[in-house]
Amino acid sequence: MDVLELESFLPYRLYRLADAVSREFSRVYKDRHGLTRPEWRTLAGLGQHGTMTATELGEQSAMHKTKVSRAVAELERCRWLIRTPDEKDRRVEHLTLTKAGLAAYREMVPLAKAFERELLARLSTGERAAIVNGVAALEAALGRSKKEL
Amino acid sequence: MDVLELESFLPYRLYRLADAVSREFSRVYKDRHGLTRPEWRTLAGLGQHGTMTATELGEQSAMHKTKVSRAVAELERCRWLIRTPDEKDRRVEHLTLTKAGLAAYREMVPLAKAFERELLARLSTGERAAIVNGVAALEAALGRSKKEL
DNA sequence: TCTCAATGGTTACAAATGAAACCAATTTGG
DNA sequence: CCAAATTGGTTTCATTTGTAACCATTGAGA
Repeated sequence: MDVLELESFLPYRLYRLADAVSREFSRVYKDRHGLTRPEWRTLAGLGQHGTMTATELGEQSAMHKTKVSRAVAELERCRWLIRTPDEKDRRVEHLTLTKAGLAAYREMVPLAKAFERELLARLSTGERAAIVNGVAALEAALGRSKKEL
Repeated sequence: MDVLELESFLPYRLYRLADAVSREFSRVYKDRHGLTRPEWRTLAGLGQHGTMTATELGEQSAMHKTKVSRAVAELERCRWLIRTPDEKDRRVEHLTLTKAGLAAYREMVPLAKAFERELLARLSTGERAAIVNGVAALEAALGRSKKEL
């Protein structure tokens, strides 16, 4: 009989791995500042780029627009970002971190980098290359097939 | 200023990749039979092992016990599995697929395998090895650090 | 110019999820 | 032998999520 071994099935392994890593990493932003993942990504996007619109945020961090909308609303509520309406197109809002938001971002960046570094430190040089290149290759493959639509 | 490039940040990349793959794959079980991911994993576990308890299912497929509980309840409702109480320990129930459940499983296994095959077919030989070995290495690393607790 | 489609973003609603409390049965240790 | 801790599994409740509908604004074509 034809059987599927779940433990070796790539989609499952990938998901479980990402979930475990993400769960561990969430301590950096959740325990420390009570952020959700969408909120953390929003913070990260704005910290990295300075000013972005909600749509750009969604594209950069692969979030559904409702997630972005809610994350932005929450960060605005706790005064970590402000919105400024676009002059030309009144549908658009430009989002920028406040001092407080930027401070939080600056505090988290080293923690994030340390997390990644320590994660990769558990691997050999070859294994590090494998995971990084493997992920890049799959990303590229998915990107390609998306364009074919 | 210290900046984090989200696009290169491994936890983010991993999560986004797994999410994309999982979303695509979900068509196999969602569109076809209206299953949720926990239901699919339950089906896959039972199809693979014949008979399992809810706890075993949770361990094998990395699901929280409430997910298992609900998935099992749903599969039972649509008569894809049956529970048989354990003789020695009356807390335990042994779960087994019915004919209908097994039929659905048999139908999905080739589709799942085809999905994985086609996904990997978009990569070169070296890239395939990289992703598989890289994932295995990270899994092992996480497994190790879990034991150290 | 006027209509209709598209776009930026929010909201309403239903479904999925996680944490914690819970129940029942079992094991442990005194 | 019995109280307390543990275990298998379910349920409740609050939170998160996705889908789809929605509002306002802009763009494109007749």
